[in-house]
Amino acid sequence: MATNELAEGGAKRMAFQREHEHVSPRGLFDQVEPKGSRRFLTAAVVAFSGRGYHATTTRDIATLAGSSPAGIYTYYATKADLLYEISVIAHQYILDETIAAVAVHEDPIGRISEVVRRSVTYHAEEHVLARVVNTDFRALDVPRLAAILKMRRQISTIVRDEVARGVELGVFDVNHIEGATIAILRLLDVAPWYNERGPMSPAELAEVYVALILKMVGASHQGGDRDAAVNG
Amino acid sequence: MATNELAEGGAKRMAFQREHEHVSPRGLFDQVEPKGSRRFLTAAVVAFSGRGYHATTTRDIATLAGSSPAGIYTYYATKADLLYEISVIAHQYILDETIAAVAVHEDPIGRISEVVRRSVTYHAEEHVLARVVNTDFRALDVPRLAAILKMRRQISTIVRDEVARGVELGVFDVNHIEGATIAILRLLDVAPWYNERGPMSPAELAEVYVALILKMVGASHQGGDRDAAVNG
DNA sequence: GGGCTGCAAGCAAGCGCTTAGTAGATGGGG
DNA sequence: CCCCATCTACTAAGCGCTTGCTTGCAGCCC
Repeated sequence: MATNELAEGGAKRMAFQREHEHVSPRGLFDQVEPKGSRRFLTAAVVAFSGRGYHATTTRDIATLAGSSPAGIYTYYATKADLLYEISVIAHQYILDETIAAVAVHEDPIGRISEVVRRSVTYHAEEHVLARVVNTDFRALDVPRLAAILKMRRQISTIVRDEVARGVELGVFDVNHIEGATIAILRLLDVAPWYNERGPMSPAELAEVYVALILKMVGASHQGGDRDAAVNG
Repeated sequence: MATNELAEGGAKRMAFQREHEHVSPRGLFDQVEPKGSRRFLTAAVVAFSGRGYHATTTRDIATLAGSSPAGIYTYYATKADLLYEISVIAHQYILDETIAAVAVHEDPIGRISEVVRRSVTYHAEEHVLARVVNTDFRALDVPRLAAILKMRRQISTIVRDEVARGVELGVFDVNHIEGATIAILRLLDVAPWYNERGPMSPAELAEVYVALILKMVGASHQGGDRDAAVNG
């Protein structure tokens, strides 16, 4: 069986490739060059997401990518390199999204709403990827972990600053800024439980979470329709 | 070095034992019999909590417990057995706590407050243990995973019923019961980030979270002891 | 002195990764 | 237009090591 599979390697590989080509609905890996490495990167995302970094073998990844166990090492020196490249791409993306979100509006309610909307939509749409980068980053070695933690701290800082700003402007009612910030950040990651076959689309879920978090920070949902408070 | 360590096994073991004797501040493993197995159970909690189930070797656990690699197998047939016993004990405890919490009060605000208070306090005090059972339970095989998931579903159901009850009685203001339930459940697990050397005690954190979640479900903070001016 | 408890030693399997080598595309010289 | 050197992408084979777990035996407490 193994011999047959490998004999028709070309067709097999394409079939595998097609399978996890759409791992990232937003195409976060589309720019990765060379194309060969993209194959292993998306295969690694699928494997890590399903069983976790440590439980995933390099052979699992190679099989998903439709190559022999050694194929990985044409593009990546270690299994950890795969995890690191995945982590950097995903964290850079959500950091950019968060930075962009706070630039859309001037008022605190609009800003925090936009941060929540974008982040929840991302975590739901990209839940396969997000499960990897929000769980397995602890497996990285110290210098690489530091680089990822730095990006995570930047996101935390943006959210904390927005909460503080809303409080200063008298728009939010929060007793404990740090507590509220951590609560918000924790809520944004819906990836661990989100199911794309469930009742809520990412966009619907995002609106539910915008409402919940606005109430949590004591910002009243102004007006009958949700866009009234957001459009500036 | 390794030789010396093993030569003075007795004293070393007691030192190790003392180290992770207080892994569980609430003494969740105090009733485990025989005592020998308790040693390995608490050692496994420390090891799993620090590096995760798959990254922890049986030798790590044995070393922490102050025994040879084979020592574990006097009490446990497999590494997974350790994880399973840990998971059952912890889940049974927090399930009992949650059942007890909703029995304290009659009014929805009092009930949900008590659930949040007990759960957050538990997750903060027992953050080493909670980190294991809320992350690594996915590593269990299907039948054991099913047993754990059943207990987790029971907790979810209690919280969902409390949210629904509060809405029915007109005390809570929630647009989406399922969304609010998942949000609450996610907030309760503070273990991944809680640091006992941080500024907040478990009890203080619990009160912050009670306030946040009450606002999230649209229940006003009744009583004037904290901050009567929640509704600005 | 019999039953636990625990250890030293080690096994089979599986791990991440390396090596030597090749099929197939590429492209410049004759 | 063909030949062949070159290069890239890939594989078969397997190395050295670690893993979870087993075995056979020894101390020790009742």
